[in-house]
Formats: sequence, structure tokens, C-alpha cells
Amino acid sequence: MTALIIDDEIQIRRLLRMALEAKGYTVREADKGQLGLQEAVFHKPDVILLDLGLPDMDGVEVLKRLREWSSVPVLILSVRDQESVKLAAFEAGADDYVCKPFSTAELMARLSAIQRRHGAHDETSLQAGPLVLDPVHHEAHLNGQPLKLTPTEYALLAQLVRHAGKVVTLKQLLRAVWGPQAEEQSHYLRVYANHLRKKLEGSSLEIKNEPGIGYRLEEG
Amino acid sequence: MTALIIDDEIQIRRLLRMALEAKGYTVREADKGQLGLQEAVFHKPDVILLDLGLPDMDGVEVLKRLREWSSVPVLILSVRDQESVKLAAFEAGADDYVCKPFSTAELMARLSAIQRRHGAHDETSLQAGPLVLDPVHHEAHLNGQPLKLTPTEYALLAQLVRHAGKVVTLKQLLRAVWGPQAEEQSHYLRVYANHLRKKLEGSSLEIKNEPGIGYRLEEG
DNA sequence: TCGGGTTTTAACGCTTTTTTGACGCCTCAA
DNA sequence: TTGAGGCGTCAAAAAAGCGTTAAAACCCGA
Repeated sequence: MTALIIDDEIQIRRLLRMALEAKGYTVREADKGQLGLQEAVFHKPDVILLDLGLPDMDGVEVLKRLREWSSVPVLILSVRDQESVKLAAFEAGADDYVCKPFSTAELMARLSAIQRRHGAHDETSLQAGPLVLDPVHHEAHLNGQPLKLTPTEYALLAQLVRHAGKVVTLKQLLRAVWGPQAEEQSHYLRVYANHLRKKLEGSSLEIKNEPGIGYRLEEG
Repeated sequence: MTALIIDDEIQIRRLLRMALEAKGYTVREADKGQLGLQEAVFHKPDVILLDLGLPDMDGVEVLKRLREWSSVPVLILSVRDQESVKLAAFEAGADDYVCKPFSTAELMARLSAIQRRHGAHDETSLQAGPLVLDPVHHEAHLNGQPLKLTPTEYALLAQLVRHAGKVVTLKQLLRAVWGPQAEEQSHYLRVYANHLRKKLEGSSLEIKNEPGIGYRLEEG
């Protein structure tokens, strides 16, 4: 997951970089519009944070040029709260518009929202209730405590967390964890669901079974 | 294009209705959460404007219930500018969050933005009146409530929903659900039609029999 | 080669689902 | 009026799926 920040103020870039890296993003920066467009072309970020007040060209212009070839989600940052500017930005294809000064937490939430819509699942921090998975390091934390998982256990749990609350079919799980040739080996799931249930014991999470269909991670 | 407004203040509803109709939307209204959810089930709006301060239930709760079976774009309206509320709303699956009082033009622009994103990838879901089937998760929802179905029940109902309103012949149903070698076992259908009728009881849907021909799912 | 952790396989009793069989109703035609 | 065929209903029998446990096979670093 790569995020591109296009902003001329170094303080803002630092702040955003910290927040984004905490969420697991790889961050790239640009302090000018031209440079930002180049970055977008060469590094294909998964999301762009674009300031409207750039020294070399107008932010809306940057957005228009970008939209000629890319549909990457773009969140606009701006000091200007003028309605005409906002409308122009949305017209040009912005996904959201946030005024400075902004709340970092809200910004991250809005980022997730537009990425969710874009279809590219926000894989930076898999989370379901008190359970947090770190896809990069294959680590898990439950209620802040480290949770030891074998690779197979992790893979299965990750799959369940990705669709937390919803049923994931037996085939989907088996394909994702053991590969397509294991689609019929549903006894694997019984064994590993059992392992995970023991490790999730005492938390608010439950792995429920829908007979003949699949499994579901549920928060009680 | 249909928009659903869920808000208890009639002035707000009037204002939004005018703005939306000017944009060419068909508008539906609800002044309570329960009613809003029902509207969403029956009329499948293309976008929802949801006020958080409803008299009967919390707006975030409405959103959660909605998200159990629908991925329609939702824009939150709220008088509250608290960060925690915003975060909860985004967490629950909101697409945007606007504080009252709002600019109508900006609201329309934001609406366009989230709808633009939504149009990108359409989900495949079977529907017949108040019944929604999700083929990916093998889940069913009736009037927004989860409906528990066994694999065979699901397969049969899916077949009926695919041809909702039309007669499906005995052979077609048996082939689709039990396989070609079961074409003569019309007995199965009587048993399972019975199961489904019980589960659909109280809804507007009926499974009707055409003697000697087949079955038909009808909305009354 | 050994030892540990991990994955796979196997076996048991249990629950849920599917199949089967039985019975009574209704309709239609002889 | 009566009997045959299709239908709805119920419930028991059979099958399939599940949870659990433990042992066997596997893998990898020491």
C-alpha cells in the first residue's frame, strides 16, 4: 500500500507521513505539482493526498491532469473553505475534501472510506474488534497482547478477518490457505478452526460455523 | 436514480428533496430509523442520506444494520462535529460525513463523488422484493433480517429468485439443485418448497405451485 | 542426526442436513 | 361417486458435516 503526499509545507508532510506509516503505508512525497504527477506516473500510488495550494500550479489542475489517465482515489487537503473551490475539486474528480487544520484520525478514516469504495481493500491494518493483524510482519495482537500463530493459523485467521462478520465459504478458505487443489479437504478447516478457537478464547471474538457453507468471524 | 433521505426534521427533508429532485433524483423519505431500513429494503435506493440524530434508534446502528446486506453509498448528515462520532460512522461503513448546517451545492458534489466511486464495480446480488441473496457469501436477508438457509434450501431459492415471477419447471429445478440424475425426484421439491414457505412466512413472497409444471416465486 | 514445532491424517461421538416413507388432501376425469 | 395422480405435511432413518483429540509425518535449524 503506497500513499503519495503532494504538499509544499514540510510540516504537513511530516505529520501525514507519520500517521500513514503508522497505518502501514509506504509513503512518497512531492512538494510541487509537476513532481507529484511524475511520482504518480512512476510509482502508481494506491491513494493520493493532494494540497490545493501548490507553488507551481493549481491543485485542481493537477487533479485534472491526473484524471486523464488514472482513477486512483484522491483526497484533497486545503486551507480554503470556499464553496466554489470545493465544487471545482469534486467536479475535477476528487473523492473527498478536507480543510486544514484537520484531525489526523478523521483523515485516516476518510482515507479508508474512499479506498474501500475503490475496491482495493485497505490491507494496511486488518482488524476485527480486539484483534489486530499485521500483514507485513505476520503478527497478531489480541487486546494489545501478542498472539502467537503458526503460518497456517495466521493465513486462515486473516481470511476470516478480511470478511469479518460475513460467511466465508469452505472453498474460499481452502483455496486461500491451502491452494486450489485442497478445495475438498474441509477437515483441515475443522482442525484449524479448533486451534484458532482455543487461541481466541476469552476474547469477544467467535468463529462460527454455518453447516455446509463455511465459517464466520463474529464479535459478540 | 433514487435517493433515500432518513431524517426526522421535515425542513431538512424538504430542502434535500428540492435539491435532489433538481438533480433528477427520485426521492423517498423516512423520519425514523426503522422506517428507513424498510425503505432501503423495498426500494433499493442508489444512495442514502442518513441523519445521525433519529428519534427511535442511533444512526450508526442504522448504518450497521444496513451494511449487513447492502453496500449502497451512504452520506451521513449530523449536527455533531465530535471526532469520536465521525470515526464510528466511518468505521461502520459510511462514505462521507457532513455537518449541519451544510451547503447544498457541496452536498450534491459529495454525493456525486461517492456515487461515481460506487458505479465502478457493481456487486452481483440476487433480489426479489424484500429478499436479497448474496451468492458470494451464500447468505440471505429478508426485510433486512438475516435468513438462515441450508445449502439445498439456498440453491433452490436462488433458482426461484433468478426467475422471480415466472414458472420454473420441475425438471429445471431438480437439475439445478440436485443434478441431472435427480430429474424425476419431484418429491424433493415438495419437501423443500415446504421448508422455504415456512421461512418466507410473513413476508410478501409466496412460492406457488403450477400443478404438473413447476413452481413460481411470486410477490403479493 | 536429532529435536522442536508444524502440518497432516485418522478416529470417535455428536449435530445438522438430506433423504425416505407414510398419510391425508384436493382435483379431475371416468 | 370413485379412483388415480399430484400435492402438502410430518417425522423417522440415513447421510453428511462438524468438533475434538491424538498420533503420525513432515520440515527445518541446531
